[in-house]
Amino acid sequence: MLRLSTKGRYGTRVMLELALNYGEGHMLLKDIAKKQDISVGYLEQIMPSLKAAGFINASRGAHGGYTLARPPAEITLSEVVIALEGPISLVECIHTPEVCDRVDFCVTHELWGEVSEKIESTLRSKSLQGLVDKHKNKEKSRPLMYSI
Amino acid sequence: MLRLSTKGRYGTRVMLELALNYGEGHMLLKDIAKKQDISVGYLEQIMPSLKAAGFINASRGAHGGYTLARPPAEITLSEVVIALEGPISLVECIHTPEVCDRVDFCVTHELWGEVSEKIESTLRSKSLQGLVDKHKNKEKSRPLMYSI
DNA sequence: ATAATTCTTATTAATTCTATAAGATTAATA
DNA sequence: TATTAATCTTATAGAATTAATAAGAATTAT
Repeated sequence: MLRLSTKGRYGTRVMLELALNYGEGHMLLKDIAKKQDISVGYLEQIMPSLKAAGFINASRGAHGGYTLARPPAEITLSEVVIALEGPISLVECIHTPEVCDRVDFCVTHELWGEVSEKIESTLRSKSLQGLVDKHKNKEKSRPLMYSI
Repeated sequence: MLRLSTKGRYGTRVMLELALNYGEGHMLLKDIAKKQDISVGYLEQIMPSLKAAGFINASRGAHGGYTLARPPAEITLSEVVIALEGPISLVECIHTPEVCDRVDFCVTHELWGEVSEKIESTLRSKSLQGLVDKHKNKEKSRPLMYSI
């Protein structure tokens, strides 16, 4: 059905939350989970992918937590999605051509490859900072929501 | 994992096969299945979607079979994918915003919406005839394969 | 030591995907 | 009209994936 999994969705939201907090110290997973309304336990399973990709620093123990390892402007959303979901390919045969005999003469193989590349380039043109900016703009434009 | 399902993949290949045969009468599902190396039984489950979308004409009974209902140049690949896989949306909240409370202020919602639209516009810019042309070019450039 | 936190692993329930199978329906033709 | 060839419909089931919970291990500040 061409859907992003929760890993990709939740993980991106974690990255956004950390980016919003960039430069302001550690953030607890508990707080990230609360802000984004996701269970802590489930996020615990997602964090290793973000850490392995070098996006976040974790410190364990009391007063621990997570910080973004790089400035949000230097993290593209294609990197984030790939770290969470693996290589962007609408069909397996793009990154693993040996799964299908037809690859050499199959024009749909090419087609899905082109679309996959388009998805990746679209995400590559957007940075985490872009998300942060949009988020802050949104907040600005609905300041009364909180005071009702 | 952001993968197209077999329904989308196989269905597109069925459309390609019918497009290659366009103007030359009926094609049996059995033959489509053989050419594309897909089980007939499974294709039988996919054909109704193509028929419901008005892409194909089916005639039942002896001497029956399928034909393309419109010229391949007039069928875009976004139409085909949507007929097979449903609306192109990387996340459910795009076409069904009520599944998530956060839609109004969630910037990842916007992000996935933009990427989904990019996928759709990429597919909209390609026609079934384009696939046919590429297929024929490929065949031309490897004529010796068959004579070995 | 204790408390607070991340890290690791196992388990499970639900869902979706893929495929097979069996028979119903339709239409051409001998 | 009987037969054959084809699409159409529905049920079933196995496999894979997804999503989530849970429990405890490891680490670190105080």
